[in-house]
Amino acid sequence: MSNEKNFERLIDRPGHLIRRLHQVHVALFLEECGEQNLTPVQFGVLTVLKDGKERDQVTIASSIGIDRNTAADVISRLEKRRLLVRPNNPSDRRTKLAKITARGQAIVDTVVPGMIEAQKRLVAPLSNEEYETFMSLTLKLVTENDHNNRVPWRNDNEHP
Amino acid sequence: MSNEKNFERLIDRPGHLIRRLHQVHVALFLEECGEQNLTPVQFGVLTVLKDGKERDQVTIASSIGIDRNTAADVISRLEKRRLLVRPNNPSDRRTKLAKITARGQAIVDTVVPGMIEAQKRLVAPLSNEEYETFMSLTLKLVTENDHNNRVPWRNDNEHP
DNA sequence: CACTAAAACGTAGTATACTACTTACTTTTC
DNA sequence: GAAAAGTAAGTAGTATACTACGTTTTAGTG
Repeated sequence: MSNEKNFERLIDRPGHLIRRLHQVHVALFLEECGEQNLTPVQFGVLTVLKDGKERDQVTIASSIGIDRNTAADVISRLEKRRLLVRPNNPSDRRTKLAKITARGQAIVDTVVPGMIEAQKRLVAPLSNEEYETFMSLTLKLVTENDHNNRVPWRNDNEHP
Repeated sequence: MSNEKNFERLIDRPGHLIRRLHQVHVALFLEECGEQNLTPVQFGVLTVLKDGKERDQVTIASSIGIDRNTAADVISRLEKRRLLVRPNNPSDRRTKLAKITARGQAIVDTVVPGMIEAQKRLVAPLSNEEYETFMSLTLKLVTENDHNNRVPWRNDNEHP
């Protein structure tokens, strides 16, 4: 029947292809930006904070779509490297804020061109039309599957 | 210019969407198959070995596209759970083989329906036509970027 | 045949990405 | 205003996914 999808081989499985493509992107990002010793997720956190505003861990985590505990790890590493500071929040003492430093700002600016280059190389095999199609289908999958994710996207205050 | 891609926001970046989609798939797989305490990658290793043949770690790693060290970790965990055994290789004493056990065979059979369900749910938002397009574009990206990956696919003896 | 290069594995270290449990604090409800 | 419910962090533990380094064994070269 034409409706039956075939998941026999690994390359027939969307999950497998997506995992491999994710690996490719991480490899390209590190190749382009690895000199600054920044990973894609670390870059994501700094990008969220780039406007200089203070944010708590949950807000940061949901902005880039990682869970709270992962965010705590990443933020802790960035703090050690003095790319951000972690002031207390007097108006809600449960939370601990994060605020980018000048050093953090500087490293983001340095890395942006490499990040763009990594994205370009990742999708280089596609024509412009194919690229638009791919992005639109992938965005559809991500948004429609949002409820299946641990860190939903909805009500996203920001998407920097 | 129409040729310029826009990577301003996170949702405009293919790398970001792919990371999120990968998370969705892992979440769906664990939801469908988590009762057996099998992860997608563990399932991948067992699937490779399902025919009962012995394989060394490098062969297994390249079959599913993970690196050697990760494969060693995964195989070690599966050995602890007695889902595979690790005989020596008399004809090449550098290598250590892996061979699935009856227990391992059984768990693969149990998990297959859940794996299929996870794949189906992942791509459920797409029409059949969109699905074919998505798979074809993603496969193109993976294969054309193969050389950028730590574990190339080429000369793949098998793709179970 | 000795020497070198390459391959396979092991170990240690780091980063991402979760779960589960606990504590501190805030908000809601009665 | 006190108890209950909910939220934010912290800590510990596990799994994937790498790098880097060292060891053993095999394969290739002069």
